[in-house]
Amino acid sequence: MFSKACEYGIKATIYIAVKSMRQERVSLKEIAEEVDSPVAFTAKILQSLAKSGIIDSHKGPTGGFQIDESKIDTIKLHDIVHAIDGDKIFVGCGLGLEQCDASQPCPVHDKFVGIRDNLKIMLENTSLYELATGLEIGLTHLKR
Amino acid sequence: MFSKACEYGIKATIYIAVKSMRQERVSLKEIAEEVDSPVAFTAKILQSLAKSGIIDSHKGPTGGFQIDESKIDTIKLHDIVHAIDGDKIFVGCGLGLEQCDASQPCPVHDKFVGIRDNLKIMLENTSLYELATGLEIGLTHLKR
DNA sequence: TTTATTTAGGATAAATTTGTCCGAAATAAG
DNA sequence: CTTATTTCGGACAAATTTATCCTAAATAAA
Repeated sequence: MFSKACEYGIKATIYIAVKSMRQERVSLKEIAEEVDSPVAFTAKILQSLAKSGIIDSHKGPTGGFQIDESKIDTIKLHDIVHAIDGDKIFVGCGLGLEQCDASQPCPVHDKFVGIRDNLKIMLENTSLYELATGLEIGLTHLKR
Repeated sequence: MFSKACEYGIKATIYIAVKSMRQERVSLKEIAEEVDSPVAFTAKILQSLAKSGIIDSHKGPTGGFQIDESKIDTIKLHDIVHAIDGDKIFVGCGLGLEQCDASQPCPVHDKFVGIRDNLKIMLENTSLYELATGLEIGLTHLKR
């Protein structure tokens, strides 16, 4: 469903959010460890999340990644996925047709649109805040 | 959502079904043309659909592909997707964790499972028959 | 100012998916 | 039996995704 890049990106963002709620910055190294993702690849993903303004990055000693606390409950899963994978999972025909819409649908159009709308709604309604608190209170986990 | 292989496989199967309802066999060449898919790649996919028993293949002149008419409304979208992509889209954690279930969930577990169940139900309830008739009566299309 | 630390970013490599090519096997028809 | 047609299946190639490596740039602290 999600690309590996997205999986890592989501996990990393949630971890950064938890730390940010404690006013702490985290390094790439720590993130990759805690999230069980390849360091260098994670670096690329964090880079694009930083460019999208979802996370803040800072170089040098005491540097690392952090999320503006005020943003944590504004940021939705949708924003993270969109920053990493673009809109390709939200757009386009289920069977790859160039022209496919309600007036000229492919055989699975309606059913496919239904599922995808569900997904989109879910992503738009899931806040980073709820994901981060779930992790912090030990309800969910990011490894294994 | 679906792999390219799945997209081509679904389109091809629907096309074969329409022809089969008219007691006609179709060649790989015709299928690839009508479905707008790469011939050789489509051949591979039809091969695996044939091995799974979803379509019937026959070599030689007058050969080609056909679907047992009695099966057309038994075959579900789920069977086609499963024959081509296996169960990878139905199984596994949304964030790639090895151990992730209701008792030890990842942060997106519940939401992800919800969406995936929807998808699974849709695939299990969509028959090849309805997809093929939709195409035959001109309600849907397979190209462009 | 020097040094150590950390992210940025380009080049490259490995793995997977997508796609092509071609000879072999089956088979229908002359 | 021979020939033409069609799928089968293996090898190979291209494209994309995943992942690594290394140097540069920023920056905090000694």
